[in-house]
Amino acid sequence: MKEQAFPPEDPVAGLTVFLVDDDEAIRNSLSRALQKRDYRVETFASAADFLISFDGKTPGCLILDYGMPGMNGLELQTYLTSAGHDLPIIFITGHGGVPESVQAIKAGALDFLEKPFRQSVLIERIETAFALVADHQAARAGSERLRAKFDRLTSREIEIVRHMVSNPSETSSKEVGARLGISPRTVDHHRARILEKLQIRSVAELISMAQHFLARD
Amino acid sequence: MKEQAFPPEDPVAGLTVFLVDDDEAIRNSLSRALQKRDYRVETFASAADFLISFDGKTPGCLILDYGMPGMNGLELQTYLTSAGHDLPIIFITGHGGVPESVQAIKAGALDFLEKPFRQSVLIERIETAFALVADHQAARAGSERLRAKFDRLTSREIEIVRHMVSNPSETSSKEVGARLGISPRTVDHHRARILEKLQIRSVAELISMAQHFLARD
DNA sequence: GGTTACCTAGGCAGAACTGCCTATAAGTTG
DNA sequence: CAACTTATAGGCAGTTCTGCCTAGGTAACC
Repeated sequence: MKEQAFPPEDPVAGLTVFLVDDDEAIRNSLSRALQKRDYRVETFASAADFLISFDGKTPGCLILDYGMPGMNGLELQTYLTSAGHDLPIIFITGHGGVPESVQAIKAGALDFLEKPFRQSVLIERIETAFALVADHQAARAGSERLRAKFDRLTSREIEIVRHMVSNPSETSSKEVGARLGISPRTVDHHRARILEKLQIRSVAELISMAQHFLARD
Repeated sequence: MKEQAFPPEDPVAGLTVFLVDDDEAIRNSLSRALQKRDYRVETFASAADFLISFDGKTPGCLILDYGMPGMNGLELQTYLTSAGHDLPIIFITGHGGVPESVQAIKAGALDFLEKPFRQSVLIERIETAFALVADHQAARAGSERLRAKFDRLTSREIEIVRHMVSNPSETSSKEVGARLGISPRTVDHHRARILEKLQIRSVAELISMAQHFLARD
């Protein structure tokens, strides 16, 4: 393992390190150190400042001071989580203790570092976070493509898909037709349209691709 | 089962609290307090003692001292995890710090309590752990039933199931037969046996129930 | 040596699926 | 109003599935 300043795969890759800390000295020294390693860094003096600027879409990770006046790190984490963002969070803290760290990690934080910490450790965690983000993006891209196809289906077609996915033992036209009160022939017609729109060739394939995000209800 | 001073929802329900701590005073006071609340408690003075007695099947949770001579709490946790046990672990510690707690929680510990702690907090965590175990048992029971059915399939039948699950676009007898180098008619025969053994009626149902634990390879 | 299990494979008939066509009615949109 | 979409439904031919039957070869087990 050769640890270098410039890993072969560009570590930045469009990802941003958001740094939120009320201590200006820390902001300055950390952001300088990170920028020297070619990380794109944005700094904020408070959780509120961050929330004002953050668009929820920019991929990256959040280095977050736990103890800050106003909205503290935990509150920001809770808010971001409930808002559905998946920005990985690395806490840094001057006075946080065991209970705080436990709560933060349980809530999904990637790590909880006590100041002072070695920059190498922070860098390592940032890389972990970025790898995580890359995974999420890949997974999301896949499900977005799928979602786009499903969005082409009409409500009746979706109804039929739902029925087949949640009742895979009753997928024949006769059974589905009976359940929906329509002719089996009409179900044939809908099924053909569904397979055509989703670009698949069999009901088996439909079950396979649909049950992931139609599992609910 | 004798009638005792059980709370409305029996908190014990056959689950055991395993208590591992090298401090005898703690073992005694904690086990007494838990037994007074009708918990079934087993105490151990070391990780080694626990491992000798633990059969890996008794459901319950583990209250584990982090800093012990010999094998410490983290090592025991790592061992149990790698051995495939899902015993929830609640760490208690006299001297552990933030890094230790972070590592423990990341590794899946339910909580990390600093001594001294209030018994009410511990009780609460134990209840959380027991609820978790109950969930796991329910989930396991379901997948065990499924596994039992799949175990009745012959190797050739499993091969066909795997092919259909991982290639849901090629589930017709003709395609599967071509892929396996056998007659479509033979695939028909296997398919019928498969559906019969799994007590299902369609390939769609097969895909639906098989892709959960045949997803790999 | 007989029994059992498994893999192989075919015949045949009825059911279901598939792809092509048409067609009506309702609702939306330009 | 015309055009379009959606849901409905049928005809027809070819393919596939399904359930019933038979049957040969191989391997394991008693």
